Amino acid sequence: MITIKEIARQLDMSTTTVSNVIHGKTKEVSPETIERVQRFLDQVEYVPNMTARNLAQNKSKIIGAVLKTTEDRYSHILMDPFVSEMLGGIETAVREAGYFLMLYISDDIAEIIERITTWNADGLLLFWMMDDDAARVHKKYRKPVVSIDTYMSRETAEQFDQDLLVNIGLEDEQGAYDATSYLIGKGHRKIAFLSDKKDGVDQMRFRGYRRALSDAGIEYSDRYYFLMRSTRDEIDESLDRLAEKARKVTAVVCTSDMFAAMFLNACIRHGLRVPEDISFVGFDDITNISSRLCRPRLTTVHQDIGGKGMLAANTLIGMIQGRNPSGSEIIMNTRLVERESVADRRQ
Amino acid sequence: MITIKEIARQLDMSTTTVSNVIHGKTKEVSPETIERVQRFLDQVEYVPNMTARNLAQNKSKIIGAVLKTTEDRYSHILMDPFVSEMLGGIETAVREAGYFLMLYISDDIAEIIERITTWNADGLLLFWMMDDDAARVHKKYRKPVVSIDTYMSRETAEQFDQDLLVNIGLEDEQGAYDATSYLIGKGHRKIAFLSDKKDGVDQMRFRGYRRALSDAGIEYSDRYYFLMRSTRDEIDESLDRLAEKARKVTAVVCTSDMFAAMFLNACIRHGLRVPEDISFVGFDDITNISSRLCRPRLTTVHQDIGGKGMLAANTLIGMIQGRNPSGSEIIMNTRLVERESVADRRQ
DNA sequence: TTGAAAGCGCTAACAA
DNA sequence: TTGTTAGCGCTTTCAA
Repeated sequence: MITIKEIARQLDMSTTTVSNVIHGKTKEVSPETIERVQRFLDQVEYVPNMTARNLAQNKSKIIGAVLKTTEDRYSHILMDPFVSEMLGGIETAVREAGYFLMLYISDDIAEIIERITTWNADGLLLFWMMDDDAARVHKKYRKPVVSIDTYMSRETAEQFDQDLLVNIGLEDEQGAYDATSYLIGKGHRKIAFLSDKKDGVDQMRFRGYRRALSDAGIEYSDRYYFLMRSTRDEIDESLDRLAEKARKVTAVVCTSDMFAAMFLNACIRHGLRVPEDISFVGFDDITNISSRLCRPRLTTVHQDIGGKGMLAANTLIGMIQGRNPSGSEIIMNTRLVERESVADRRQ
Repeated sequence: MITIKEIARQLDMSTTTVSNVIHGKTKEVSPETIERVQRFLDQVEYVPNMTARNLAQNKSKIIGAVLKTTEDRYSHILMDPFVSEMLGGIETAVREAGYFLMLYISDDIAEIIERITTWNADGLLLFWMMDDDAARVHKKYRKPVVSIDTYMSRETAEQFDQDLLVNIGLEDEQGAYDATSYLIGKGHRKIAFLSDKKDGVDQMRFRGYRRALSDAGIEYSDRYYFLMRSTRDEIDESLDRLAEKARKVTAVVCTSDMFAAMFLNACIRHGLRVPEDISFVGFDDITNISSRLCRPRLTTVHQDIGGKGMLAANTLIGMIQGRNPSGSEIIMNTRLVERESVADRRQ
């Protein structure tokens, strides 16, 4: 790989001049010189050495995607279709902006922080992070951060320097409210709620579900909380166990399309008909699942996952480049899309 | 972030000494000094600056995962569940070995090469790459490369320096042969082959399918090649169109679980019963799809995707660290797993 | 056993 | 308009 120094030597000029035309700082360079350098650059197909450039400029061009996992995840987090779609959007945006994506995945926040700092990442994308982890990151890392689907406490959020943190979220509560109300409108009264966690996003969706129930004067019972176990060893058994409980209910709102489609299958295997005996509403609208892998097609709460990823990345890059974020939070919409997994129970 | 220089100053010693104990080159350092430095290092939670270290050592600790896409892909390549699972395995292995994963995704091989060289990646993982692209990479990049599921021509492969290239593959031909033979054994005679491409892996699988047919004395007709269009705009329409042709056939072997499950649904929507009217065999055995999202559960050709990814990464890292690869090719096994999507047609 | 100093490739302040 | 040079943080050779 040819260096600037070598180019300068061959062209018999200084490295400064070469460097200047590389960076388009050509106000003070004569046209002929520009031309000469440019031609040579093209000819030798010069590619800058990122490492050297970064060291000199104390930056890295790296955007870190931080995924803190739990030890007992049912499979690698990259296999979660929601994560895949989000990362797809992020990767596209990051690449198009001339940055590079580095994944920081671990169940150990200290390890993640070490990897972030050792690379001097220019900015961070934090996925649904818990308060204490966010605080630990912030303690060591004072650069732009965009959190995604994160419900941070006011106290933690306030620790962050103003306009160094923005959160991109979803109207989770409202989305679940709409889904549940939709079911109620179709005549359902015994409606279960399925999730595999009880915090963050799931908690907010649960709230929306509860509110819809309560607004319709329907009493909630803990028996309607279908908490599934999603680790590799337990998922199938858990789905089967819940499928038995499903007979007590006419509908279930699920916190993901993936779980909805899996649970739907488990129910059918247990002799229930969908949607005649039991209706399903999913969440996220992962098209491949909700409309191509699930049968019947899944009625679900749509969100623009890829768009959210791109927005998060672009917002972060804007902050890195010194543009002030337009606010500390962006909440994206949901929209219920009706397909075939809900029965009308009104006579 | 504290630097070695600053540490040396505070401890009143040279940077060399500090650097030496950081790297465990302690043969020539007194125990007291080691102790003193170590304690200080822990206390200030020193994290090395990768950029500086890499510049000094002319390396990067970066493993590049190269995914050359085609412009008209139906969605971001990270959303392909096969890719997700593979990258999951790779990410784990790379991280555990103390390396960092960087994704080089683009439909433009020149752009990919530029990104690789600008970062001075220590090694490359090439996914199902075409001959000419592989050749172009090799022309600019002379470091360890592990290709995955790549059928490189002898000429191209020979251009690579010995023990700088190893391929990790699958017995694609045999896997498809087994799947097809299994169907034949169950009394099927009119068997279609479904894929969305005709090169590389798909080509080999097609060969296995053909060979099984021919070994059983069954004549092949081009009408049995179900070539689907998988771009976002065309996939559903294509699936529907093929579902009509499906009536002419009693079984179909598919080159992925994803397509199998989608096509299976399309067929059912078109009034066919599975497996009574039409049987399916998938490929890859993505558990979430084959056994949790697909109904009936999918009989499929199993391969250990995550294991393949880890093997590829570990092989590459071995090469980077100077260990000679044990061979230029590793072919992994397949195994047919019987589930519920194939009917027995023998009386 | 420890330290001085050059050098990795590039940028940028400053001088000419 | 162009060039000199210091310096980014770290490694490593060589000398002390």
